[in-house]
Amino acid sequence: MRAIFALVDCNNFYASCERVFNPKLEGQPVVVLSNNDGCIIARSNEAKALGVKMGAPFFQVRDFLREHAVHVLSSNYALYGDMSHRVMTILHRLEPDVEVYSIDEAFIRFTQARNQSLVACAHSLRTVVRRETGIPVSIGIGPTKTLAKLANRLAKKDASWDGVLDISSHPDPDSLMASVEVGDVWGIGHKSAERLKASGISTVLALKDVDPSWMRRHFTVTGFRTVMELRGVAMVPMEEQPPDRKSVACSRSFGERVRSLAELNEALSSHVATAAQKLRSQGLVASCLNVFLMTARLAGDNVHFTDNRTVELPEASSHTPTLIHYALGCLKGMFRQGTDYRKIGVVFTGLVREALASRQPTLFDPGRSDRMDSLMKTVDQVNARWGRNTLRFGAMGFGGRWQMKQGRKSASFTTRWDELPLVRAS
DNA sequence: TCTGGGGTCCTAGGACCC
DNA sequence: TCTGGGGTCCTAGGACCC
Repeated sequence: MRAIFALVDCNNFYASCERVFNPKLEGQPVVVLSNNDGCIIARSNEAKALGVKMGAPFFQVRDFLREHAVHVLSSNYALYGDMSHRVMTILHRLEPDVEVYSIDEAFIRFTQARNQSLVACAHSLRTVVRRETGIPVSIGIGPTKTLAKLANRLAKKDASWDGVLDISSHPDPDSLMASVEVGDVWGIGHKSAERLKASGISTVLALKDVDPSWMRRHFTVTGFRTVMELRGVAMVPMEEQPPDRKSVACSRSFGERVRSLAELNEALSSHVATAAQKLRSQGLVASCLNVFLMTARLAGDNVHFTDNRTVELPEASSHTPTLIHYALGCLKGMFRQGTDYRKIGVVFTGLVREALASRQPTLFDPGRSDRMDSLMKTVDQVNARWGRNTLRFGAMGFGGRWQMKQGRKSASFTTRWDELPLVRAS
């Protein structure tokens, strides 16, 4: 049997997560804001129907949202991450070949013969996920990942499919492709869509029928792959064991403008601590560290000035105090008095598996790195049990103007004991 | 006043080498 | 005034994804 791909995609994921713990939001327009309550990053169907645009700056649509009684929430990534994990666990339980593609999407490869149709299998997956998590999903099926993505999009848009569409069993796939804009294909972004349209290619069907070598010439190998995938030739394989990350980063815009080195130090230390924890959770150590700094928009100018410094560490590490030390060194070299800053961040690169990293015992204190390891392990365990930042490093401070604005956040229902939802029987 | 954050891949161009 | 061919490595920037 030829491999068939399915894409399972959670509907309006962030809005759906909020609804699971706040059923009053059911049937209501809901939007979720980016960090710092900056712009809109998720919308319920009702909000989409009102014409609320993805990525719209919140301050521009605030009045409109109020007039239409739209529920506005700050993002709650602890909740979404945990709900995502629950959904993915179910998929892994029910299917052998699963690739978690993003926080709300997974590819499944159907290879074995089944006594049910694939569409029937997909419907039962959908039912189980809904019953056990409360999250609605749509499933698209096709001979390539790109076609599965397309099928998913169609399944979501047209309620008559009841959440599942197998594009290869459709009597007229060309008519489906003709109904979708070229920019809606996986891999064709804003810029490429514009250029394709300028060449008279405006639908998915037209893109499928483009000469692949022309595509290769004008849109590089990625464009070529997309055309082949639309023709049913699989060029993007499953990745069930995701390769190790090549970089790990943490950055945030400030809640308010920041001018003092002391505050920058605190913010940067916090971001380093977050990113270092991410390194440890994946068993990685970094050999290189980059700090970047972004100024506020200059008056009458639309560009942000950014500066960055990179330092190579003498020894690859995931030890928070060590990494904070080097990061603060980079910052000190960049800081300019009298400048309004808006964002700071850290990027770790040159990542290697901790087990493979060569450890040079320090001549005068050979047990030092072992002690650092067990300290970090303890910190991680305490924070996992009692909540983020229960144990923290002095350099991180206790929050100031640099902390982001999140005025409308729901509780961490599933990840903090003190925020568990209460159920009262009467 | 107010527009997120974290990733990956690809290409062009420069430096360098033989 | 002329000025090869081929290779590697690195970086910056662009484009894309969610």
